[in-house]
Amino acid sequence: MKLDKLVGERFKERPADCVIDSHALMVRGGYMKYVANGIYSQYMPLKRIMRKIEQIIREEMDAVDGQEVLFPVVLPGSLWEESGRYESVGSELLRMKDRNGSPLVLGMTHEEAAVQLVREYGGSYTRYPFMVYQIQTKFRDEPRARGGLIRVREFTMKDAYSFHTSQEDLEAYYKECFRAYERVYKRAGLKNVVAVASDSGMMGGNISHEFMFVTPVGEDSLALCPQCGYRANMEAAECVAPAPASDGEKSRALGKVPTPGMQTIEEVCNFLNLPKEKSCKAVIYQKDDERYVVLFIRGDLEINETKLINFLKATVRTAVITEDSGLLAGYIGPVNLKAGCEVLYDRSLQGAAGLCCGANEVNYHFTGLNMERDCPGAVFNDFAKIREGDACPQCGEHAITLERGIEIGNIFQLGTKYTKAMGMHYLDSEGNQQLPVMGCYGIGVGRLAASVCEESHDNFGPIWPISIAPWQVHLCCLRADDGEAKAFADSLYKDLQARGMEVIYDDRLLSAGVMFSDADLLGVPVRVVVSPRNMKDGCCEISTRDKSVSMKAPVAEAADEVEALVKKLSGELTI
RNA sequence: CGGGGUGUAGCGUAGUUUGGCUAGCGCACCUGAUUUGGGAUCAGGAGGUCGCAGGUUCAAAUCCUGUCACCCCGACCA
Repeated sequence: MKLDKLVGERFKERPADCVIDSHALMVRGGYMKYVANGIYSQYMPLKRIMRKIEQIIREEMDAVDGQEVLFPVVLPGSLWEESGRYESVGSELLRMKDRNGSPLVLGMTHEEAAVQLVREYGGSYTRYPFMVYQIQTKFRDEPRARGGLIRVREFTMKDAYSFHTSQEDLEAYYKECFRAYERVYKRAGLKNVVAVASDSGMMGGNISHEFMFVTPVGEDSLALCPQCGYRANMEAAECVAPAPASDGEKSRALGKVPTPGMQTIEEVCNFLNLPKEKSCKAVIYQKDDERYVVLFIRGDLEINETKLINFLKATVRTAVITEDSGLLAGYIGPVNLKAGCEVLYDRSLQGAAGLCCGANEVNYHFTGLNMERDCPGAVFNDFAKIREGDACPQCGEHAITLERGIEIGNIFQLGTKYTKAMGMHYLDSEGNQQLPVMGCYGIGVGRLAASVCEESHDNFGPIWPISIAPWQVHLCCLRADDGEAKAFADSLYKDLQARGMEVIYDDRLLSAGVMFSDADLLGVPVRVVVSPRNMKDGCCEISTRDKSVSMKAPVAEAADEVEALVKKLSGELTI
């Protein structure tokens, strides 16, 4: 490829709307162009990067016996009605109608399509297990796109669906996919990846993992234990909040104290001279049908709303407390709570005593609350948000650290949710009808590309790993009006290509600064500079984008040296 | 959907408070000359319904009303 024919412009100034580096560099470098909120076109360099990532994924999916298929982008609404998701999924599923008024949806995930594809084929146990996957455009009408390719509405995704005759078989295959994912990230040159236990969200199912690229610009919070290796999305992280109560606290009587005008935990605890850990806080939510849910939790902890929603199996929002609700905002406590609403207790209160809490009476709180004694029959569940420094839920010893991460892949054990809903069965060896169990496995291709850029760049541009770089070699000919230099550069270009290397060739008659800046923005790992100055010494310069290699090679050996360097860099990313 | 902010040429911006604009500047683009190892210099040139629609006014980028889009924080997110 000749650079002077490459469509797309590179420019010096950082676009004002770009907040994260990878976004800014990929716009500045002529990789992509904004079309609409969360929708981008890709220029050739990005398209090539995408294609290489896709190929790595394809090879690794094939290696675990995946079969590449292709599902439609536009699916009939009726298929989504079969699984129940036509109604259950929110407005991120883009719904539309065709000319006959029939409902259609734009595919945002393809469990339904996968079941539909293999429903008949999978009628006999002899055909299991199998996995189908596709690499294709998805559309999700995200409420808020951000960060360039990090969070978009239209994106390329690899999604895979496996079918099994037993949970054990699924679990064994799940582990294989886990390892395949690790290989994909390693080959793509992304280093800082961790797999975390995750919340399964709308996909349903039980066990799932998210592969997270750890970066300060990530949008998810991760809870990591530096000692035992516990890793979880904060949404799913169990919170261990021991609340040991001394005998003295347990024997203290429940007493009502006046707390005029004090409605917050801070005010009440300050007034009573108690630490926030010695308070019982009420947090009020409302379900879609307006019914109230009162959740009691230790005063120093926050609610993890994902846990709450999973527990209730219903969405909730922060409540608007009306006068006729029977709830007295600021004075709500577990004792003498009259309102007929659902009451939940966080595990942090289990066995606690000597607490203060609202007295369900304006301007009064209780002290000496003993959960066991005063709230008989309370059931405790985990609703609290894990905090930096909390004890690890797994080893119980070491302090949890919180990091930010970008989800670049996930794997789910789906179970029979879709096969059951959509009536997919097989006959086992004894002729009994059974439900296949499913797994699904996704990787966002563009997000992975952006993550690599985010991890590997400098002030001048991306530093692409050779496995996914748009080209392997960037050949610059300075002073292309010099006959000798131009002739050698031309011949080297042909020679490198003939040896099977991917070369971008810049022979524009421009100042060196412009050429080097463009080369930096394209981030090609191996750079060759041919110039009259070097030609005088009979050599050319060979260097790497990350500056780890910088050498001069005699013109006669240039092609050999470049080839060796390309092989060496490629070898470092081969498994 | 809530809070905050911004819309001026492909990109980055000045001007908006206090109406006087025929809208200025840098990069990029075109022509010519001189240059050529880290985003050159000089000269000339093209490119704008100042987000959109109403309104006020002799006069609107500027004031008013409405609307749309985008960005940030939050909510949401296989």
